[in-house]
Amino acid sequence: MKDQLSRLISQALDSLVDQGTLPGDSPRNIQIDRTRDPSHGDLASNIALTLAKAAGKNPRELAQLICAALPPAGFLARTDIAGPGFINFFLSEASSQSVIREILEQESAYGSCNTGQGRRVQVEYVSANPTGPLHVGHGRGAAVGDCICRLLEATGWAVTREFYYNDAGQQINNLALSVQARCRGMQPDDPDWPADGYRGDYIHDVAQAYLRGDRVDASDQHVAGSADPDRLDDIRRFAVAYLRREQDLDLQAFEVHFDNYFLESSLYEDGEVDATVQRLVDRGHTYELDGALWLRTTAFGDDKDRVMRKSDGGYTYFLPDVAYHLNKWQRGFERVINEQGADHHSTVTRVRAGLQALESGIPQGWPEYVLHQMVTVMRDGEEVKLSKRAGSYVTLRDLIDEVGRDATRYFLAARAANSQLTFDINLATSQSNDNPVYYIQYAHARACSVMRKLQEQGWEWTPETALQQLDQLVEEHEKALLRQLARYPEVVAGAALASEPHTVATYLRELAADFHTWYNAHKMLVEDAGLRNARVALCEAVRQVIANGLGLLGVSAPEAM
RNA sequence: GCGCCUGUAGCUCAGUUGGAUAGAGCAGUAGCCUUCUAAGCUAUUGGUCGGGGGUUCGAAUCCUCCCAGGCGCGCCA
Repeated sequence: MKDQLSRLISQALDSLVDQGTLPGDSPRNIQIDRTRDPSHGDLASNIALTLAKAAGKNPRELAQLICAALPPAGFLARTDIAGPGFINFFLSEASSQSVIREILEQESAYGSCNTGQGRRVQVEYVSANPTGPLHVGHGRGAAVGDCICRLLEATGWAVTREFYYNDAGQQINNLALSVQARCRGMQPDDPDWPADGYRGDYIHDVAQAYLRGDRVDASDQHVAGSADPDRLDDIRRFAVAYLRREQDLDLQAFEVHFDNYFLESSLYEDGEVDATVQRLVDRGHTYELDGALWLRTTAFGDDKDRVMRKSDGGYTYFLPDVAYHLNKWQRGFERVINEQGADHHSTVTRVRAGLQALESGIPQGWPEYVLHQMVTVMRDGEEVKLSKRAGSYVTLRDLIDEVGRDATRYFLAARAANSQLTFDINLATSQSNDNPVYYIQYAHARACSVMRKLQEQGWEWTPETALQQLDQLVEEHEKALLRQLARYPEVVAGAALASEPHTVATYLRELAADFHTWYNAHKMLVEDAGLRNARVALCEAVRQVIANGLGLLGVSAPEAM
């Protein structure tokens, strides 16, 4: 619709140029917005305001000329000039109503598009190290990352979901030592407890399972405990697999799935870390200082140079990060999006600088980053910090158990990633009008209920017939719904483009509100068959769009509540 | 001290990438169920958009300087 209108305006401008009213070289950025106020029509353009100066006319006068030059179009009922010089476009009723046909025909595909054209994008998210259960922050990353993937798929991208974790570093060593200490019956408060050991109760569970010789099947590995407390390497392997499986269960409960788990250790085993170092040295961007090998990242926008190889010969974490992203590039992903906690934002410049230093043709802004801010969990007006399981933070599983999957996902994805989030457990668990998740789901359930009632009454209803009777939809509430429904594809496209899933949540709230208002104001299952058919069609269209939108958020759309 | 992010109603947050009179939910107040699900609806109270300058037809949005909060600033990850 916007495209069609844009072409019309463009033609009008062409004829004004021919008449000499407009200079031919004037910039032409035709912007068309949905209006906020129905009295301003359906669509509006500020084109007369932006071109007024070039035309040497006042904006309202220019707007008049543009309107006069517009070719006739069936989908427009009329145009209007308002305010300082906006042109307001009123769609014909038939045009507004045609969105219902689109929705009923396209069903779950309504709102999707093919801007990605099957190009490959990789999204890396969660990427928690296997040293404990997933906490709320990981949950936010999981929710946001997963929604971004769904949005990309809906806009025609071929998405690979990847989880990266460190299975070999010092943290993992501390984990192994902690489990070993538990195997030997030690407690975190004992004097001999490992200095940087993990203190949570779950370490005890890992130790017990290891001593029993349990077999662990995680998504990407299978390990059996050897039950011998002296074999630290066995303990390490077992603990990693055990906690990976725990995280798998957390993610399963959250309905978040990955295509690929990438192990940091594989970068060493396959020689990719060494190869990366060598390449950076060959490119001449490194130097030795104080026995360490440095990369001159300041040449690529960093505020200080970074150590790659420490004076003790070991690599810093920075290097595998670069090697990993080179690996992603070599796998042929045109786009890579990393969803991370904002506490890691300092790696953004560093990784990009490292990739530029490779001189491998990687674009400057590659990869993209979506950073989410901290989550604070509140209950009864107080901050919740302790978890029974982990002892130090609120786990994702705690939250899902208490709040439920749908509400947890909704609350973690419904806010802009870039702002700090307060997760109110009382609000998320309230089964009342306070809770936006239920509010949206309830709209869907109500719509389903109408369809059930329709059948119970024995009334015939087919889309083919109903679509011929849409001119019955004349109420203001119905027009508002039609406007809202027509907006959905733009919401999806915008959310995907900006990697901002929360805008979908905001939209659904508004759509549900319009639906509830209509539901209360007008009865759908009326005696008049034509009116009834048309209203049921609208009801079904709303139901479909809510289902589609909730699908993008990974929230279920219940048929009854 | 430096860098990134944030600051919008009492609270939690939107604000369509510079547009028209800044919105929603909760909380508060007053109403609506013999009628398709009241997990709903209607009405109403509440704002110097942190503050000062600037850019222009037009600023919550862009620039600059302050103020406040969060997160980073290691030869840790």
